[in-house]
Amino acid sequence: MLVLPEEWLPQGVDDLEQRAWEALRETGQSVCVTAGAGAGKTEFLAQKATYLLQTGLCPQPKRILAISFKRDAAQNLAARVRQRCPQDQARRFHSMTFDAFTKHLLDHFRLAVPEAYRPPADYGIAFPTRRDFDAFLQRHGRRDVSADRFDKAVARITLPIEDAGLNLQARDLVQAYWDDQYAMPNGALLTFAMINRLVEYLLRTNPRIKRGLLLTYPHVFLDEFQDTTYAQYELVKTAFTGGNTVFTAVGDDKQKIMGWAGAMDNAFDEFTADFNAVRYALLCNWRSHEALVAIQHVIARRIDPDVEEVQARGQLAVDGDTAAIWQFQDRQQEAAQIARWIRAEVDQGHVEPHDIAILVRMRANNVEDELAPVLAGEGLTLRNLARNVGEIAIQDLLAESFTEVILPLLRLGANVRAPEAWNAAQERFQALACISPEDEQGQERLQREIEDFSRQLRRTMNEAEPDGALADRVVAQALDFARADRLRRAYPEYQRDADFARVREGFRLLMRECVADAANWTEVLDRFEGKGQVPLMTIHKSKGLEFHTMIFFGLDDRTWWSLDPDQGEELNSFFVAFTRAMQRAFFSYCAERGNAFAWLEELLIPAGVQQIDGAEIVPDG
DNA sequence: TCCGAAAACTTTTTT
DNA sequence: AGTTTTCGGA
Repeated sequence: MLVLPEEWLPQGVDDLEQRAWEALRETGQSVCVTAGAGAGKTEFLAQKATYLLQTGLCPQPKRILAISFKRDAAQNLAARVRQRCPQDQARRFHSMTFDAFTKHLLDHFRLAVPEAYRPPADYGIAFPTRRDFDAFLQRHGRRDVSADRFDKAVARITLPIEDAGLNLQARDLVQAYWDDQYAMPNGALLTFAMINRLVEYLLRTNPRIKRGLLLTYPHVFLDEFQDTTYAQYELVKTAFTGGNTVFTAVGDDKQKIMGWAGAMDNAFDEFTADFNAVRYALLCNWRSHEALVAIQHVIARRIDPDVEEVQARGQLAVDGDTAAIWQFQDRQQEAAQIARWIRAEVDQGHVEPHDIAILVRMRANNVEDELAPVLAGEGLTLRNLARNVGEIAIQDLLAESFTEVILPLLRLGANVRAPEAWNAAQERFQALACISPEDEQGQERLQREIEDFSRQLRRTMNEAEPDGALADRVVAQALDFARADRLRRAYPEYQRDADFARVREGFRLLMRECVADAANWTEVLDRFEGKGQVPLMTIHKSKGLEFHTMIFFGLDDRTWWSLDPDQGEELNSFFVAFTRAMQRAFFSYCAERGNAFAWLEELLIPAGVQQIDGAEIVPDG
């Protein structure tokens, strides 16, 4: 059933702000939407997709392509559209990462790649480290070339290499790299940078494939557009210029903190010019309350003097300071007082430990070593999301497909009544066993199997108090039920032994950690997921997240060594950190670690951020 | 193997 | 800018 465009209403939210409505209804021309912190960027894209699908403005069999950078962003967007649209419409919303998009194209049209560059069907994916580049350059006697620069050069090459306009020496080196990757001992290994270049070449030399792409996707969404790299943008241009594709590019230049990794300098300006896009700036901040938004505006204006004032839509829900700089005498006092402050907040029932995030600019592992023991002294657990368990970061492990399959099973073993785990398990295994939603018999059989298994698992879990050895058995039992071979067939990222082993081992190690002194299995699993723990992460990792209270640890000029508020991305980093906070943002600083940097006084203090003696943040008791 | 100097590194995603 | 890793000479 289609809805008339003028009768369509946003779903699942009360209303959209006026600017969002305008940008949503603009479906005949590309739009560039500046969505600042808390503006509801993902929600806007989900609503626009819903609008296009439900009104038939994107009619069957046409599709919408949504490109994100991170998997969780792509999944999150897809899930929101699935919630709002009937299945046949939601299926026409293709939300994926940039790399997934290019790899799909390459795999589908591999035979159309010019022969000299055509990879074999069974190519693997390489994630080269700096060391790999060093080794390559050494092998080819080019230690004068820096790995970093070579990496960037390969990522920006235009194929074929001989026409790329490189000098002879550079051309030979790039050619050698390309040849090496195709002739690896265990078969060709392509990087995503290479896949990007191959697909750009493919589309440039095959107008029919490009035409097919244009016909399939009249609407393309680009999420976090400020982080687009030059190579990615070039691919977008090759793929979609000359057609009638209508783009919706969303992002915020003030949150551009990936320039050092190759993000474009002014993606929005180039995009506006190349695709004749109309610009919109969303003006609401649904995350933070008025006092925080006012301070955010002062920082924002320093980044971009022309920035419009944002309207705060978050409600103030705490007493006392909402933004402050905490000054401490030394590191010891700093750690101790922060720990005591969090303890007091939790005890007073204001927040849960996982509502208070500790953000750092870099070296989260070092800060963990410094803070974790002090927090532990107050009975608090610090969760450093960047820390590795085995060879995988906790944050990545929690987002793995492996975890999404195994964890609900363990929940069912730990707790008979776990409706969420039931749904999750049912959904995951339905996909794993290829049971269609219409196959009622299959569904029932699956449900019985899961019930039987959870009963068995519960028996194992009840054999003894949770401990390391039992945790190993429990995980192994769940994996047995899921069947490792089936799991690896269903998820291509687990094709290689090493990749699967890394995730499985990481899962096992984190379980063993969480088992220590746990009263029961529910507690073990809560810990596994970080419930009741204070999260610690870098600003970069915090992007896109929000927390009731944000404590930025280490506001000093040694941490911010490259800080120059009028250029570069340091101020953007600062802005990103500040805008994570829904209710309160605090910055800690102690003279022992370094001096407070100069613009603190000329920027933050006039903006209304108070300086408070760290000794006074917690009453003596 | 040890020492001091020099260079590298800090912030990250991706099937 | 501070810290860690690598390198070259003994």
